[in-house]
Amino acid sequence: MKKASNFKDRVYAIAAKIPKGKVTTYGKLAAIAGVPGAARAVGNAMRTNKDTNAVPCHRVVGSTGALTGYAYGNGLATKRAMLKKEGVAFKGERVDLSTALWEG
DNA sequence: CGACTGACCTCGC
DNA sequence: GGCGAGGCCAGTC
Repeated sequence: MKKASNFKDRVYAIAAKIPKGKVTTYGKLAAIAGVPGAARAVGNAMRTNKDTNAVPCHRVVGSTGALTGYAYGNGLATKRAMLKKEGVAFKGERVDLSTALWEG
């Protein structure tokens, strides 16, 4: 392990810490990882992620709570289904950050 | 090492 | 709140 840069490893660790029924944004995740503004890098780390079981990348959404992408299952459809199943509040096609936002 | 890509964010209208 | 353009960061080829 420890092959990936500290940043990526950090992102995975944080993503794995997200409690069930909660979600966070790429920007927040990047900030918590120690690199505010690296939201795109976070998305990259998630996309390259292969351990969905250990890294619930589906718990990471956009700043507005909109599901941006998912590399597994049926994409956003699966992502949304998983979040709903975990008890995340939804606003139509977007997550209700007012109640399901995890700030760490 | 150089350039392109990507699951974003912020600013302005 | 939605649409369009610019910019930042890390990873991969």
